[in-house]
Amino acid sequence: MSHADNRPKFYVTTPIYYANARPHVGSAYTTLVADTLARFKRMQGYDVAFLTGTDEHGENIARAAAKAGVTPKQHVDRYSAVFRNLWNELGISYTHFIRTTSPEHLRAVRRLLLRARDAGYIYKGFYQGRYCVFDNLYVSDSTEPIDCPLCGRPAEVVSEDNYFFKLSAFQEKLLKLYEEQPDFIRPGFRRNEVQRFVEAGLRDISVSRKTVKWGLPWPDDPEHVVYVWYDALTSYLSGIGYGDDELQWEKYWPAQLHLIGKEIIRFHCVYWPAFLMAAQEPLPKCVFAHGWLLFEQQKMSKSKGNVAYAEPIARTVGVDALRYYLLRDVPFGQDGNFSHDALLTRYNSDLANGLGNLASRTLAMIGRYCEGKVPAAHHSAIGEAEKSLSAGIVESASAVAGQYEELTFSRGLELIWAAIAQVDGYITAGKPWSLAEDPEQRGRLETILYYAAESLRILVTLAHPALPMATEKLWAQLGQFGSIAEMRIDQLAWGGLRPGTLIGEATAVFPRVEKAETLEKIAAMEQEILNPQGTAATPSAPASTPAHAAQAGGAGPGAAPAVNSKISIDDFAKVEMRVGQVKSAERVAGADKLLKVMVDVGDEIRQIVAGIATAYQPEQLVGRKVVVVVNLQPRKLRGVESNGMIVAASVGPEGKPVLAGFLEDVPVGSRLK
RNA sequence: CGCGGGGUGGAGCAGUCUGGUAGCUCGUCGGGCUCAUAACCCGAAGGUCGCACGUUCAAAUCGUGCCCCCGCAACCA
Repeated sequence: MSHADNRPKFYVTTPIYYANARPHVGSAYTTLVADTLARFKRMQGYDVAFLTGTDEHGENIARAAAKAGVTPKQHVDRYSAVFRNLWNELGISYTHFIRTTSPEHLRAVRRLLLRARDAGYIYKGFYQGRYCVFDNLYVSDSTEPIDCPLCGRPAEVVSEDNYFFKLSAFQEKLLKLYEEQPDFIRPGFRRNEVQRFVEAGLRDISVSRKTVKWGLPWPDDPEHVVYVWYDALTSYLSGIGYGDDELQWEKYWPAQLHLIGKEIIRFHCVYWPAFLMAAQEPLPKCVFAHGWLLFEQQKMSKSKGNVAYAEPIARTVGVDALRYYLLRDVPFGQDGNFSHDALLTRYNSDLANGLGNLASRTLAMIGRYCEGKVPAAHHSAIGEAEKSLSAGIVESASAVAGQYEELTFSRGLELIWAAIAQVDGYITAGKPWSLAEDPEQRGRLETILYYAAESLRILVTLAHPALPMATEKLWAQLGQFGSIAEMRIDQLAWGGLRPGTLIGEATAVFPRVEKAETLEKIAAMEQEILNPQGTAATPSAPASTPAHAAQAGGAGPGAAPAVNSKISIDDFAKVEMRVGQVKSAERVAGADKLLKVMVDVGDEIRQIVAGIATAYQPEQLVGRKVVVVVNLQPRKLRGVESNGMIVAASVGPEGKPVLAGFLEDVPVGSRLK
């Protein structure tokens, strides 16, 4: 808070994470990227505020707490700490951590809300939606029939008085914003997406709830609770003192960058600027939405059993390995594949064989041939090779900074590694180990080693935002004092390494690992996380534990038909299945998966809507014998009535339907038993 | 015509906005070197840049049409 602090400000945020489960690499990804950027900005001389935190309200949390037999407060205290501990373990350099259950957050939300209300953008209205009374869950904001995603039971229509935000009033202003400030939404293709959405028209949104109890009380109307958007998004303000510590708030707001995942674009690019406009507060400069890390081509999710966690990686090959892999292998913005195998390949080839080995060979030679002191370059020995090396390194320095600036981390790292290869080539060509045998060549030898070490110093500095831990160690090994983080990345110049500097002890910062063995270690640790109290043995357990399958319940299409309880023959007899023959079939308008099929089941022709259009053409079904469940309650699908169900196997992860049939001919109408 | 992303040597990806030698990592083959973490360096093989037409002196890149894959949305009784 000194008056001498004229440094430019940079405020970056991650989303606040829902304090309901432990974070997997997906959440760690956003945070690691934000950290890399924060470190880079500090090395450019910025005063950086870096906010992360936890989102701690809502019915899902209340429910999870009840299930665990604790109060919601205890529950969020616990999970908020889990997040904070993980960020600490990963060396995340956040400066602010906001919890939405904190008093300062409440003050900020009140303030933002009241300013919008006073400006006339909040009104009381009538909300109708679908709500599951068993799970206390708002399932949908429309009154269209829908089943609860948790229990599968039909959700009921609820109506209640709610406070609404006049989002519709902001359509033109938002479009103007996107137009005038093209960098407000990045990457560009996301901007198009949001623009289209807004152009299609905006409806006012409900911003309070009566039924939910675990949330912030509505200002002046405690019967209501602030619904998710105002609560969560305002954390970007409350985290730096909005309505609480005005000096700090004025110092850092507006944020330069909100880093988010693509699933929450709408809230950040539409609702959030509208909320701020309504309150007449300045808007953030940029929302950058990155893609997802796909695990085996699918979005990571716990219920699918395809999650990966950060800790096992950090504890086997180090946090820097995880950071490097994510930043280098996934073009930032796009979806990327995540695999432990690829991570270890990167680790060995780029970190161990590349940077680690370059440091190792350079420092070892200085130790052996120069008594551990950085030698001086001899003017007489500086030739073309030296000039082109130093020029190349200096050039990469500014190019790399440019890439960090643009958040194109993969390209920045690619440039650093191209330079590493250049130094390796320079050393190999100069053969210092041969020169060392000839006292006449002393000058050449020392020059080459100086050039290698100085290149290394610069490259290590450039890599620091991405690899904070290892570069700090290498910094010490190069005999440098202080923290490498204090270096100015924008002031790197050739010649900063002082001859005579005593180098430190050279130990491998990225020891090569045996892939198969490390993969096993990681897998074992993953199991331990998924199944903490689990027996140490954990024999070759399949990825998804029964516990998870059970939790998924009837929710997902991927839920395996786990036969956990047996039914009696009487139960089975309740299901009446008959052989039917398809008379006609046609697509249901506006649906890609549905076919309207007329089936002769013996005594009548039934109209059945079946979700098999992805696998069968209507024409090829006509005349075919199928198995039909005939005593099912009728139901409308896409407005078309369906009287029964055609039995099909659900094959593969996508559940591709394959119709049941008979090898011998069977008469229409025969009962299956 | 619901919205969007993608299709580039065996694998995974850059490059496309701002046309002009198709680049990176891994893998394969051959050679060099021995300072270094069995690492490093050099070289080679391997690509009709999804398909077609068009614009242009020139197209992975621009335009039009089509095919295939993947998300979101909505309906797998």
